[in-house]
Amino acid sequence: MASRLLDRESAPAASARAQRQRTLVDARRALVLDAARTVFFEHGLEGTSMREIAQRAGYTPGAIYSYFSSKEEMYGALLDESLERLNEQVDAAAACGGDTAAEVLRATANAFFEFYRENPRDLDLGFYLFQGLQPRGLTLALNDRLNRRLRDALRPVEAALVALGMPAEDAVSEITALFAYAVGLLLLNHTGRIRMFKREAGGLYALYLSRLIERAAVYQRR
Amino acid sequence: MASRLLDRESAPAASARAQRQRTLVDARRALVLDAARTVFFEHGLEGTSMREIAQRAGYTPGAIYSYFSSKEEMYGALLDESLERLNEQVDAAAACGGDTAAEVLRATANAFFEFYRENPRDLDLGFYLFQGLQPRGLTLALNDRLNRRLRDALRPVEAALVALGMPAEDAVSEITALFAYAVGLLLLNHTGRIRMFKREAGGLYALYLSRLIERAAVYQRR
Amino acid sequence: MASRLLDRESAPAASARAQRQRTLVDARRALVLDAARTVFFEHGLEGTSMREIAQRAGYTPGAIYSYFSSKEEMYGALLDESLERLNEQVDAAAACGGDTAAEVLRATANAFFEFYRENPRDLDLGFYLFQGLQPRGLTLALNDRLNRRLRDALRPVEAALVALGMPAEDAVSEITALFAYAVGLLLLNHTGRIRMFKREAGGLYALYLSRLIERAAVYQRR
Amino acid sequence: MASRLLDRESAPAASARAQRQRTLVDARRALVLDAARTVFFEHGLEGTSMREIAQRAGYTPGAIYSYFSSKEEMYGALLDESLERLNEQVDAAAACGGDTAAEVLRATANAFFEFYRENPRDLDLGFYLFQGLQPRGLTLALNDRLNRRLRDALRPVEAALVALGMPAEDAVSEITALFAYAVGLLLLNHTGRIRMFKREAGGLYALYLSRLIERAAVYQRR
DNA sequence: CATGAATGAGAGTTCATTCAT
DNA sequence: GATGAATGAACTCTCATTCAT
Repeated sequence: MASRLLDRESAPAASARAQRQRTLVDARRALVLDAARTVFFEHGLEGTSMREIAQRAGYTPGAIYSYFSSKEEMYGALLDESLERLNEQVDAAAACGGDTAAEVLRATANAFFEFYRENPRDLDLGFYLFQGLQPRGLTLALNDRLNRRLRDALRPVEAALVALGMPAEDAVSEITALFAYAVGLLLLNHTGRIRMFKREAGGLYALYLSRLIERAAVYQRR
Repeated sequence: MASRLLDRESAPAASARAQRQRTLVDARRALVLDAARTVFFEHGLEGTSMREIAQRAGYTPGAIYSYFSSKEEMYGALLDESLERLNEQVDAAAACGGDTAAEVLRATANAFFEFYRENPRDLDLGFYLFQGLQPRGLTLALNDRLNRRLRDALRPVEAALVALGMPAEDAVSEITALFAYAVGLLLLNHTGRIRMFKREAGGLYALYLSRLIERAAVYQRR
Repeated sequence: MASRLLDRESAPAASARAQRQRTLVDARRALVLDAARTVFFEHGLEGTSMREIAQRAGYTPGAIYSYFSSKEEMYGALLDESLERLNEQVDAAAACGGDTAAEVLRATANAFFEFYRENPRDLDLGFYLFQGLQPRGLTLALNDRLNRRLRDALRPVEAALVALGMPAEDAVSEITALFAYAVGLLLLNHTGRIRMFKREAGGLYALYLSRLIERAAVYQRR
Repeated sequence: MASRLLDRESAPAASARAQRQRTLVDARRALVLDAARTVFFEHGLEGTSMREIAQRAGYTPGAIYSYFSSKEEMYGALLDESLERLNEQVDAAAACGGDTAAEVLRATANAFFEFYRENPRDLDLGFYLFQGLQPRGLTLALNDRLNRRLRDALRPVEAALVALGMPAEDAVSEITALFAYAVGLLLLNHTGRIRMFKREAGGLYALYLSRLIERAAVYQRR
């Protein structure tokens, strides 16, 4: 018993310590990830080296590899986090987006669009990720995750369409089209190419949504 | 006499010679560009090195710099040429695309879409170019050229819309939207992300065009 | 009273405690060494990092340095232990190897050979050690220890030769030759090079031993 | 014809140029190889980096890769060259080694032994090469070449044994044994371990050869 | 004694670009 | 104009070792 009492690491203390350790590691990992995002937002994926990320995070190059075992994994974490934010934003819109299905549709579809309009680098992340990254077996899984979470982000819109009376198959077609249109507009907007038409991405998107809701309303009337 | 004929410095001969020289240079520049396109179409932007382009063109690395002062300038030329082909294809569709304005609309809009669907590397060229290429003063001009020629490629579609009775301002809005939608679909298609919806880019595009023509037809009826 | 018994500073208790400490340290040192051997036997000298050894031993990298002041010192300990096992095996063969000197000769010589044939990593340890390990003052002593213990392992063979009537000087020559031959065969065997001759290391070694015994027998007959 | 005469590169001239170029490249390759050998002889395989080789050769790191596409290939070239020298030495001994088969046997076997005794780093090359070299597909071929050329170097000895009347199968066994013995002695010699026996590698080898010749002579007498 | 984050030097390799010939 | 050897800076990643806690 005395020996018991002398145990340096009583079980709960040990777990508390482990907890604290994990929190610390997570915090530092997040710190590195922040640095990575900053550098990447400044220089683009190509121009971002592990060296620079390390430096920005206040580390030496080797230290980064305690947190991410490869450049690829770090991009994966960056992307995951981006997709998490996207889905949060869309889900929030779904939760308090309005009383009618049409309002919810507009709210969630806008949440999707606005997320990428306000954070254009997240768009880069999703679409340029696979440039210049020699896959080490991880890239495929990364791509799957990306697809899955993008699909998830569109699900509330899809549900709203169905709620409006649209058949499931048509709803899928419509969110595919909506996704494509959104991505296209966001790209035009991000690259500044939309300026040559003197039009505004937000306005065009709103118009598209109005027409979509109209199309959905047809089902309801029947 | 022979020596006279061979005289390098007689004025008219010199200019003829300069002419021939210019032609030769242009031809060789085109040859290098062909090689560049071939390599780039095989390996993508990332996987293409100046060394490989030179080799494919039958030159040594240094020789390339007689024709293009940097990798970026070469990409610029590549992009110019790509845009030229795009416009040719669209113009050809405009010339023999059909008798009615609606037919011409469909023909030209499809020409645009098909060009990029069949040559996805041209899509990379136009939309990925500004990742990882440090501007050295050239990029801005390049971007302007890109914008101008993309705009040009949409002009026949715009004209068809106007011919259908659509007001000029509305027509511009519609080609902006069409451009965005096309680019979005092409990107979904190229990255394979469209597969997660089990839809087909071509079908969705055709549907969009039909609705567009419908919208345009409204004006005509009035 | 409990506090008295727990008193850390009473003189006799301190020495008992020091004793216990020493034992503990030795035990843990052995534990680390076991891990090192395991890893090294799995991955070879090149593929073995301090990190991996630490992990396998259930320690963190830094902890290892409480027991071994450098990678080299650890290899030294590993080698010492390897040589201990070698000598044990040979001594065991000497103890119960047979009734006649010839039998003992064969038994001990075989014990030496078999030890390295069955544990080729020990061969690496003994013969590859001085590649890629920068001497830091330790290597010389290490080499001496290696020499001494190898010499020791051959002593029973030497004794058997003398017992067979061979003059001491000749016996030394013979064990030198035997050692060289054994090492050569083991190396050919280990590197697979012996396969190109379609011969077998064990058979050749046995033949050599037979001839050696024959040579030794000559003395006996006189 | 005039144009013919003006041809900058008449066929023979071109080939002469190509010839000179090749010679130059070969010379520089040899220069790099020399540097590699020097560094390697000083620091061992482990301690030899491409950087250091480059520096020693008066190049920047990247330049080396014009001559050897990887570290592995460079080691391959080093090894090839070593084996070439070995075979030259043995063949020379075979050519003018003596009148009787026994003399040729002794001459060629000695040539083999002396080559490695005089150039102990070539021994390292042949036996430590595969330490710390992550195979890129080349290593296997390298090992094959090594085996083949080692085998070649023993062929004259084998032939001499056969000439002495030894059956082919026995001759193969004997050169295998000889090879093993030579390698073992060379290793003992090179590592200085032979000193602990106070014996001399050359003397022991000579003795072994004498006994071998004796064994071969038995066949002749029959 | 043990931790484990961090260092710092170094590994092999790539590549756009330059420049003497 | 063409050569092609060479540069030089960059890349990702590894690892023995240290040291504040």
